Amino acid sequence: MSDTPAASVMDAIVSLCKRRGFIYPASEIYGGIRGFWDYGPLGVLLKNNIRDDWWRNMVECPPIGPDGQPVEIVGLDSAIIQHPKVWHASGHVDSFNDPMVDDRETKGRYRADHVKVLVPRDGQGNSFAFVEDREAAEKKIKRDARRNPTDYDEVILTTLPPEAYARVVGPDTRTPGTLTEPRAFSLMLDTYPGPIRDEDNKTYLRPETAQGIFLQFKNVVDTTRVKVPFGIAQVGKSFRNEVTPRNFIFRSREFEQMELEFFCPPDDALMWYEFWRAQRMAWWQSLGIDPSHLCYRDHDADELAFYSKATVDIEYKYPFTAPGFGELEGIAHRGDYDLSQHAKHSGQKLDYFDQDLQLRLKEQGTSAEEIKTRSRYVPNVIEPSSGLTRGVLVLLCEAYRRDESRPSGEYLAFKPSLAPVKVGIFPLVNKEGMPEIASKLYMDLRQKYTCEFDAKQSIGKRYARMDEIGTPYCVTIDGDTLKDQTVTVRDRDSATQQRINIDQVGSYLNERLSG
RNA sequence: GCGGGAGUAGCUCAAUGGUAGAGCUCUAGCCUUCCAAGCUAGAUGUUGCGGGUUCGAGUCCCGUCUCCCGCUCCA
Repeated sequence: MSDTPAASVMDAIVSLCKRRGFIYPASEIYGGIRGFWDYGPLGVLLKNNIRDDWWRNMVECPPIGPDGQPVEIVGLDSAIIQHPKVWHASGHVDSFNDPMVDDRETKGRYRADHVKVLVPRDGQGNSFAFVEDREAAEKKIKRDARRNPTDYDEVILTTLPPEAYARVVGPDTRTPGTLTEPRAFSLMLDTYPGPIRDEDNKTYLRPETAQGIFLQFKNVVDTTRVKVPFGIAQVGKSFRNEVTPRNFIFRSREFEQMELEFFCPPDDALMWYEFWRAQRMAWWQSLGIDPSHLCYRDHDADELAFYSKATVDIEYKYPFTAPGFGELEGIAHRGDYDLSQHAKHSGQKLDYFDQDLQLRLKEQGTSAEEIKTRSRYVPNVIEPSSGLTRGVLVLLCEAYRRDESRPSGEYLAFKPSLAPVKVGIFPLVNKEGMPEIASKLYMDLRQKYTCEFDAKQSIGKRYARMDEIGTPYCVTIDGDTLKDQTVTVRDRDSATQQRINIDQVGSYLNERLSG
C-alpha cells in the first residue's frame, strides 16, 4: 500500500466501492441509515466467494485433524429469530443490557454497575463516586468535604435512588449532580413476532449465529451419524445495536458471520483449541492476505468471559487501525458453558455418551465405575467465529493498490480465485469478425467463470475498468486471431500480455483460478 | 450518547446573498490493431432533509438525518 494517510486510503476504498458497485450505503435515497450497508453486484460476488471458500474448507473439505484423519463437520442454517428464553440462557439479555451513566460536565461515560460511591453515613453532604481509584475519591472527601473517609460507606451507584444523584460527585469532576441516571443500552435488536405487538411476544434478532447451533446440537447428534469430536458450521446474518457503528462496514448493526462450534471431549478441548487457532490463521493467509498484516491477540485473564478458558483474536491491520490491528475472528474455548446453560434452562439433556471413549477406557483396564462417569459428559466447545463482512473489508483493504503509472490510477489485486469477475473478454476492434469470435469465447467461458464481455470504447479503457474491479485476466481477440487462432491474455498485476492459442484459454484459466 | 469537522451530478470538487458549474466516469455514434487516445452528441441536481430570515438562500439562522475524526461502547 502507498504512504497515503490512512483516512485517505479508507476514503478512496469507500469511494471505489460505491463507484464500481461493491458496497452502497443502505437506504441511501432516504438519507441512509446508520450502521447498515448494501452489497452491490460486485460486492455480493466477492462476499459469496469468501463464504463459499470458508464453507468448502469447513464443511465439504475440512482440515486434517491431529490424528491424521479429516475432522468431521456438518452444516446448519438456523433461524435468525429463536425463542426469547434462548437469549436469557445464553446470557445475552443480561450482558447485552449494560446500564450506562454519562457525566454531563466531563462527557465521560461509565458502566453504572462499575461505578462505586462513597456515601456519608449520617446522610449529610455530598457523595463521591469512583470507578477504580478509591484514593482519588477519598482525597476529595478530605479536601472538598473536609471530612474523614471512614465516615463513608461504599455502595454501587445503581443501588442509589434517583433523587440521590444530585448530591453525587462524578469520578472525574468535583461538581455534584453531573451524572445522568443510568440508561439501559440494549445491544440486541428487539422484535415482536405475530400480528399483535405484545410484550409477551418479545424476542430478539440473533446477535450471533452460534446459539442456533447449540439449540440443534441434540438433533444433529440424534439424526446424523456424527460422533464427538465433530463440528457444526453456519453462515448467516447477525444483528447488534452497536453504540457507534463506525469505519465503513467494520462495525455495523447488521453483519454476517461464519461460525463453527466444534464439540469435543473435555479432556481434549485444549488440544482442539490450539488446532483451530492455527487452522484459522492458515485459512486467512490462504486468501492471499499478507501474513505481516495478520496477528494473534490472546485475551488477558481479566478480559475473558467468565466461562472461557482461553480466547484469541485473529486481527488485521486495517487502514483505520494501523499501525495497530483490529478484530477479524475470535477463537474461544467456551468450555461446556453453552450446552450446560441450555440444558439447565430447557430441562433437556444435552450431554453425550462417548462409546469410543468407553471402549478405550475398557481396553486400558479402567474401573467400571470410572468408565461410567467419564464416558458420559457435556461436550466442550471450541468456537472459531469470524466476520464474513469483515472478511470482505479485509480483502478490499488488502487488494487496494495505487499506481499512478496505470491508466486507472488504482486497482484491486484480489487473489484470482476470489475476484468477483474472473475474466474480461474483448474484441480489440469492434469489427472485422473479432466481436463474433470474442462473443463465442464469452459464451463458452461464462459456463465456468464469472465473465464480462466488452466491446465498447478503447482497449485501454476496458483494461482500466477491469483493473478497478480486480479482474485478474483479460482475453483480447485481435487481427492475428483471425489468421492463427491466437489471443492475448493480459495479467492484471503485471499488466503484461501473453499470446496463447484460443483453445488453450480454458486450461490457462483453470490452472490459475482453481484455489 | 458527547465534542469537533463535513454533506453540491455516479466520483472528485467549484460557485461575493443574485441564471447551479467543471473535470473524470457513464451512454450512443464515428474513429481506433493493445493500456482511461481523438471527435460528435447525450444523460445525471428539489445543492442530505425540513423549517426560518430575505425581493431573492448552495451561501445566513434553527432543527433533523447521514458520514468522517476523537471520546464512550464493542459479553
